[in-house]
Amino acid sequence: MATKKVTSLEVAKLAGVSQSAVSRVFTPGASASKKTNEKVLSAASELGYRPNILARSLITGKSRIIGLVVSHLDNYFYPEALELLSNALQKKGYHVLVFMASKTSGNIDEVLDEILDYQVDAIILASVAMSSNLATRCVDAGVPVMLFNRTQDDDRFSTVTSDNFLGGQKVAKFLIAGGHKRIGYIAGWEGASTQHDREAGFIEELKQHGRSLYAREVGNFVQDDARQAARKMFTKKEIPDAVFVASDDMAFAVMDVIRFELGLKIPEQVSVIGYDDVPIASWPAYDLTTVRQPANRMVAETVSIILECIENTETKPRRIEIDGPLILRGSAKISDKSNKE
Amino acid sequence: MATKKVTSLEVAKLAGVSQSAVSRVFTPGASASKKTNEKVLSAASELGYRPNILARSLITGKSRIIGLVVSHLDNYFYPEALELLSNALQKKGYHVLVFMASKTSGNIDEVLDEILDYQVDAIILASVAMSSNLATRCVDAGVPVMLFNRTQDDDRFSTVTSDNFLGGQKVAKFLIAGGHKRIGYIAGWEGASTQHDREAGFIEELKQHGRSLYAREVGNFVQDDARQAARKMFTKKEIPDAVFVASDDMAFAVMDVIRFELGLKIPEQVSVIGYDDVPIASWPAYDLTTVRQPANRMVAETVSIILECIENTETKPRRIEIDGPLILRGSAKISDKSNKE
DNA sequence: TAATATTTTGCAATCGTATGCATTATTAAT
DNA sequence: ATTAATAATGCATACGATTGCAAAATATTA
Repeated sequence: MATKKVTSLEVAKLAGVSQSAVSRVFTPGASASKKTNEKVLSAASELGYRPNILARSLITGKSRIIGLVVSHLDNYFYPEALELLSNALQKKGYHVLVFMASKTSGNIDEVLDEILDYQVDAIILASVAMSSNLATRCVDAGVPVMLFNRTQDDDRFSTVTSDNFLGGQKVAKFLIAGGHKRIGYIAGWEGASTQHDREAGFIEELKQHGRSLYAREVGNFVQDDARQAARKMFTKKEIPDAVFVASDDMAFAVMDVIRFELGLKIPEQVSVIGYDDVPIASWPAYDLTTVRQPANRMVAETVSIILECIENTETKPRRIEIDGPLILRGSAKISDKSNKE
Repeated sequence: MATKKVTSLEVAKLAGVSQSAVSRVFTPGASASKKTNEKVLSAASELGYRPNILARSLITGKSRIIGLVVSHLDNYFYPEALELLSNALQKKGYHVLVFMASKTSGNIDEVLDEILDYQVDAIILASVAMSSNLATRCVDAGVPVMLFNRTQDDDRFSTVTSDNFLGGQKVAKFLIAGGHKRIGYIAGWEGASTQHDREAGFIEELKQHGRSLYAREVGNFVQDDARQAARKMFTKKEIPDAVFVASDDMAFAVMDVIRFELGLKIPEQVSVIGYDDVPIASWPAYDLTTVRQPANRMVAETVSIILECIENTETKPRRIEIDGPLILRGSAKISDKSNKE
């Protein structure tokens, strides 16, 4: 009934050794004889002893906690990433402390203070940016920061993204090959590097073929805004025959408007392409052609970099861009051989 | 460059007071004069001092960390719940440490040890069960445990669910009123209380009307299994004209099979009803009639109970069931007045 | 077997903060 | 102005572990 916290001292008494001996048995890499090992372990399991991570952290300066800041769990790319991330870190003996960044106020200042209070070993910002001021605070505190699925003009932290520029190019190439004449783009939030790079690659490739955007709206990576954008874009006299939407999440909303509000056929009248390849994209109701963000590889890189930074504080920040394939499905017309542009 | 950890002692020196004074300024409810307060706060902000939560926890025995065990982040009900939960706890000064329970092995034993190592103030199990043995360990350790969206035959922990039995009843009532003759059910994982209660309510209400299940398959709360179940159920000679699927997530998969593989019309030939009311259910491509699980109220209850348990260790476990409405959309035929059964 | 090298072990200090207790400064009451 | 009550402060200890250091135990070598 009463709260029992078993301490190393109690184990030591029962095992007939010193408290340090107990500690050493539970500290990988410390020296302890076979005999003590046995005595301590049996005493520990008898009492149900497990070392107190918090007390350990106080000494070692390592909490084995990674702070993760997320804002858009409603975009299905992030739960997936969170799951992978948490699993991968768990395997390495770390755990994820979650902080929600309020979507409205982009400032994560308060949240960041809270994170640092927990003495986290590192911070991962998932699709969240950080003021230069805050970055300095983290660097001063010796806490490595990683950006996941976002870059920023600050070379003090590592970033992992998909190759957004290349992804944009692939989409443009594919749409042009499909014989589309009037190509539109629905942008994400314009403060996001992912949005910026996807669009830049897209436009660049169009330009290479002597083409340019026929229409452009902004959806802010938010479904409601995307719906509005689609309504604007597709109620003009001459509507686009293809649209690249900066995220799958928005693309679903756009498809819904196109099909169910406006009664247009996809892909016969309009081709739609998304970005992310979240699971829903493969559901037959959407069957969305999209650029895959390889979440597993992105997470693997993130974990490997972050552990390296923790182990070796002198590690230089890195910027990783992972190539992802264009996944061909039914929401966009496929290149017709006779039709070469 | 070097890792600087500013301690209360340094602040004390700069402010010209004792270390205890600094501590008191940062401890709500402790006494400190106006003068010291000012001196300390200004010194603290000059040095960028913030109290070390871990050190504090060591003394107070409270870590302000809540351990959350999740397994199904791919079911979109959980990211939503996680977001709400994290936000609500954040407001109260707590944070969520995430542990993924491997979906394959139902045993969360190892995970639980890790949780306890972090000296969490409480544990929330989201749709995860716990062996009686483990429960005892938690009780012994004085850590309150809550089940979210699951109940269990163990009165040592509180549970919060929607009223699954009533929900099942509502669905049956509605389908019967809609004039359906052959009613099927696709079950979730049979070890889950939610599955069990939904089905029990459903069957009970059918019985009240002198009816029984026309067909039944098991989907295990997994989309692939649900697809298989749907294929079996709807390739018989005489197929059901209505099916209740134990979760939205499975319902989407079932709808896809019904419409795109088998070419049947929803709701003309088959009515489909789900459970959860995740955001996708309202997307026009699915437009799913479903029972809403009021995530916000469920989370609010969870947080309030858990905080109460932390404050007052004598708090008795409670079992909350929250009623959720049946949300009428287009995937199921609506009662036709002329047609009374 | 004796001398040396190596491994184990316990002691004691430490991490950064909270808090009971005794003391002093402040305020209120007479 | 004097005394009594209250508030503020500092001292010292505790929380539960890790770890450098020196002593003791064990293993190695000649």
